[in-house]
Amino acid sequence: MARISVGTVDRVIHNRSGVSKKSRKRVEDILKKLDYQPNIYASALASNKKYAFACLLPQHLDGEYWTAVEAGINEAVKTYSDFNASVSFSFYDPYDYHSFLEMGDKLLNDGPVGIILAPTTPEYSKPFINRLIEKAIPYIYIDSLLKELPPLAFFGQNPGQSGYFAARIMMMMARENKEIAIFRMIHQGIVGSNQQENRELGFRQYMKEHHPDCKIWELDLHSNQPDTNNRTLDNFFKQHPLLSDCITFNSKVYIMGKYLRTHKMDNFHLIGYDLLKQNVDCLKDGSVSFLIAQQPELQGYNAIKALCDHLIFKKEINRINYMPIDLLTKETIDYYHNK
Amino acid sequence: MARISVGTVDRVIHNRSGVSKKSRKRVEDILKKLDYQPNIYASALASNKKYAFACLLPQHLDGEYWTAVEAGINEAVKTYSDFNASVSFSFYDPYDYHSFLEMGDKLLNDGPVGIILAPTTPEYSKPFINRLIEKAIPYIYIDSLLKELPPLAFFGQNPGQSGYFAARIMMMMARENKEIAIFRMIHQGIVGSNQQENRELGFRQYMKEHHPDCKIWELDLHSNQPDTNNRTLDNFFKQHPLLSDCITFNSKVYIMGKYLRTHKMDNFHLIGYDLLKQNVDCLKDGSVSFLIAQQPELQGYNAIKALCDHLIFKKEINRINYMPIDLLTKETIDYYHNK
DNA sequence: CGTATCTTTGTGGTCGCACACGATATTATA
DNA sequence: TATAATATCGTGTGCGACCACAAAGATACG
Repeated sequence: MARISVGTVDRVIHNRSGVSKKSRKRVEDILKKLDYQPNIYASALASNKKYAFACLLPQHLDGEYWTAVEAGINEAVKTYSDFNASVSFSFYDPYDYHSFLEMGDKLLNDGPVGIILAPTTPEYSKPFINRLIEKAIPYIYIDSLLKELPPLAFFGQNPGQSGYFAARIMMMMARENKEIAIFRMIHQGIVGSNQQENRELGFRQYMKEHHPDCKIWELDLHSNQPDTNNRTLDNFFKQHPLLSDCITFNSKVYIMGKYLRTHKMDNFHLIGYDLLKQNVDCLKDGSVSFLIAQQPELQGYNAIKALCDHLIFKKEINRINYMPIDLLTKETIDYYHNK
Repeated sequence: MARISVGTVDRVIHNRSGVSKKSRKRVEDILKKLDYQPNIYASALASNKKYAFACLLPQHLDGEYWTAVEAGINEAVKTYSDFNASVSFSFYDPYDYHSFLEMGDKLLNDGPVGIILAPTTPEYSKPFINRLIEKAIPYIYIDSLLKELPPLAFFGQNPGQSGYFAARIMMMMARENKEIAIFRMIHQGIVGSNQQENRELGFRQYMKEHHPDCKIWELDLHSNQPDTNNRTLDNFFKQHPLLSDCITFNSKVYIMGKYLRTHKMDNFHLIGYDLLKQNVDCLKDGSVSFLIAQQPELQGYNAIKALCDHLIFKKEINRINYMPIDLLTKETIDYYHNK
């Protein structure tokens, strides 16, 4: 239509040099008139590039929260495998800040073209992120967002808002009760996750606004000391016989659920986070009333998708993507999709 | 590897005739050993077939429930446009059973290769479905499922379960109250949707199991008579001054919400279905406490996806796909995705 | 005007696959 | 054994894009 060869059209489409102004204009006009959309599949076929991504997550046992994120990432890589997308995983110790840097450094040796990471604290993330910026490697945050080091995209829940919401649901159940409790999970004195703390902040915000006179007890449990925990809990409940509503902001509510079950504390209301298999079991047997979910599989999936959209399909992508705050119960859990 | 040309390999892959048993076996073995996965994009590129789908939905005004389904379908067609997928819509009058058949007939003239429909009653759907079976055109149900006329796939919520769940949430709010109310929306004496009735059945099931002594009032409103409705409501609330918890199983809870707002009935709890803009407004201003959603966009999207998976990519697809039962509140609505 | 240099354009091979058509091998029949 | 019929196989072209390289046109300079 523009009376020139496909080569020239190609140069215009890819904004390459070596085209006269006249020809360029002519081609651009026609492109616009036709609303030309390149066939991304043919394009990927022809360009035949490799896209090796890297992913840096906290170490975890099978079945814990991060397993779901991994699954979503693998799923996405599979769907994009025809575009030559691949991913390699590295894991850092969330309770040892140096580990993050070390694994980050190592991962760069493979020359990845895009990175997905669950960042640790801003101070310790910064040197690594700076190297990525230097090398112009796009990176995506999962789970928690460092606003001061803006990524290509972020996928995760708004922790404050989810805590705020959790408080409302809790108080619907608590009715006239004037005391509730928060259980924390710590490891060698370190919380190890920003999310937990921010959820609690949102929770307390709601309580201050709507139930300022409700007493909020707190109890710290230790992630790897079941026996101590049991004794701690025995003591705690002896001291608070009227308590019947508790929440925990980490993903291990099943520890509490099992305790309630073995002690036959049936009229207890428990709210927790994330759909670990053991949590879901508690939900189904009634020891946990509500679980709040955040679609970790989708977070992982969307992270890969965002990298592909950016690098392969040259699409605009949203920077901040808060995941839905999903409330699950015994009645709805069977219909919930993970992706 | 099998010492034969690509032509023969091609014949094996597509299960076409004209290959000796020996060669076929050899190729199949190698294919399996390599875990060969065809590049579906290259495949679609080369085959260059057209896929025209048709979609048959109830008539509706802009902004009503079905608009969202349409949006999801259009979105999906766009993502599959490089595979030459397209769709055309037809609409039937849900209060006139003959309309369904008539529009169904008309739509077949274009020779669609796949159909998406929101079925009406089994009796009236059957003749149309039979024609589809005759012509071997795959069809997908959206919203409601006719088990006796099994489709290629179904996408929709389990209405009974969602009603059952709604009852639990309602009674969490109702606390010690001993009476609640159900509002129905009818049109010329016809309910026009199976979903509404089945949700109510599930709701009553829960009430029977958990609150057998709770009184359930009922009130029928008419979809196109606002003045009559207002008078009906005035009367109703005069007769039931203690009532403070209501539910409606159709998507027009905003009618109730607006009534409550204009009458300053603040301590009222209202539960409704679907995220129409007006419903969401009520949720945000507090006149509606909870909305139950079912991701209509995703239903539409997945319907197209299922047809493409089946016809283009020859993938196995799930027949029965219940959508999640999502509970939304003022606190979580802003984080909810529609697709 | 001839040559060198730079700008602009065209050509042809490629990606992984589908498919039509023609070629060769094998078997059946006279 | 020659020929026909059938079974099996190979080749070439095209899908829509990418891109390296070569060719042609334009401009500058001596």
